[in-house]
Amino acid sequence: MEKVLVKSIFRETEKFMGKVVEVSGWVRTIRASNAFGFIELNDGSFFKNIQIVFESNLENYKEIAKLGTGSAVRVFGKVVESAGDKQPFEIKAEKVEVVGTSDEDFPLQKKRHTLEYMRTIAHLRPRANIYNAVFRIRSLVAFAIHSFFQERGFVYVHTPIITGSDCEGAGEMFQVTTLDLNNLPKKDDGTINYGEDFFGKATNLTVSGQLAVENYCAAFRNVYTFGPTFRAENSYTQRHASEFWMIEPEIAFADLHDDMKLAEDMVKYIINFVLEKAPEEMEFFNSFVDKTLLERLNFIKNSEFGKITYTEAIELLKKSGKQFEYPVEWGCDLQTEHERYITEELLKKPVFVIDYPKEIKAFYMRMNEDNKTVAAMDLLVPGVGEIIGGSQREERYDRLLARIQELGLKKEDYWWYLDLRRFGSNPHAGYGLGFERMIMYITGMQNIRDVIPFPRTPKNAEF
RNA sequence: UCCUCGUUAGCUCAGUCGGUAGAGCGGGUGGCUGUUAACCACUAGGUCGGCGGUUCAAGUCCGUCACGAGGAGCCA
Repeated sequence: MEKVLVKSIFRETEKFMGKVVEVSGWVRTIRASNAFGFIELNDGSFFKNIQIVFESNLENYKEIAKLGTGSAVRVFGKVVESAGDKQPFEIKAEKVEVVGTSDEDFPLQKKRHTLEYMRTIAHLRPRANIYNAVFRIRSLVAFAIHSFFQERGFVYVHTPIITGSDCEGAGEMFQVTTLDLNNLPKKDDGTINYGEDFFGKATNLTVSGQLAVENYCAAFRNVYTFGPTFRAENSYTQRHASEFWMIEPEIAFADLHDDMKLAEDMVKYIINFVLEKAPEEMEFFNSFVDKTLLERLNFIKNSEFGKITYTEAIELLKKSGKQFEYPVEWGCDLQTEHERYITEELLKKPVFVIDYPKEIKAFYMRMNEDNKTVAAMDLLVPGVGEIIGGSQREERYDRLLARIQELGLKKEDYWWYLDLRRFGSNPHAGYGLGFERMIMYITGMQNIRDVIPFPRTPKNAEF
């Protein structure tokens, strides 16, 4: 008897037709009369369920008919054509072994639940169709990203999770300490003596691997990081989480346009990859989450992303005649409402906005010739907003140092970053892709909490 | 952190003008020879988020706290 995965039966139906097989999985639903019944079984290998027909001649018929949703069973039976029209084939059971029953209070029912409720049962929600699809896509996108960069010779660098530099400047940080919080060692001036802490200094969880990965860029030319990132912001929105994953490529001897080319190629690669590897899941999202999803993704595959400068964006917003809550003026940061208008109404596709005023961007971004703007780029996409933020880095030692001092940062904190500009400095660029935001964009899911297995947000670290 | 809206059965929700609790699904029991969120009958199930106040009377009005959702800011 052959132990087979449901995915194989769906993909190579002819091979199994008429054969007796063994399948095992979890009961999604059971419908039974006193003479026969149907089990919809999901074995985890495939998005779709396989229908099991079982008849009252089985010695444990009553036991099977009473099984609750979620039960684990092993089925031995023949693959046959189905008499019903909702599925092309089914398994006629010769034996159904109950492996693990499911208590009657199994929370997932044969009905629609709200996503909010599902978040309260995060340990069980992957067994629901929508989450099953989301997390298979998540796995595929992660693989697609590695595949994209590895095919192009990029080296995967593991930048540290615990960082000793408190100067990454990308947001509020989570402190990492082994000090006894009820009895903190103090210095003479009353401040905490971090010399006694585990690392002998104050440390935090990383908010970005970029500064670290730039060093490896200067050795391997093209590199990327892909790992968890932590931000201790009190953000209560659909697209912010305290723990999320980020991909940060960095390329040497490259400018902002090379950077954008890479980002665009990567996004298209990921879309192609997912459409090819998970058609059933994508079809499901298109039917139940966002009716325009496939149309949109297919359009993007074959179209060029938009590209406008910050200055042009400001002019377009001013000319739009739209009444924005925040008035538009050159020098102001683009608000969410502005970004949405640009990508969702004006261009209706992904768009790079480049060359932002230096005042609203980070110190390490390369100064343009106008001395007013920096070579930065944000990729905005409809529905999600900013999905990528990147820049060409300031490779000129004097200019970088001047920026650090202008902003009142301490030169000593950046000694190793500055060293890069002393030993073989070269024009280089990179960006950060929000992994979960990419998943949201590809699936149409609207809340970041629904694309992370166990999401961490302020006041929520259950599970 | 700020603004808005929520919290009623296991789940999704209704509950009028303040008068003492309802439905569907799910669970249980029984029926049904091809179901597709199966169907039919019966049945159990409630500290109406917590605390305080107004009132003869509060799920309903007021205050407050907790939690959730949406928006803003921060960003990916």
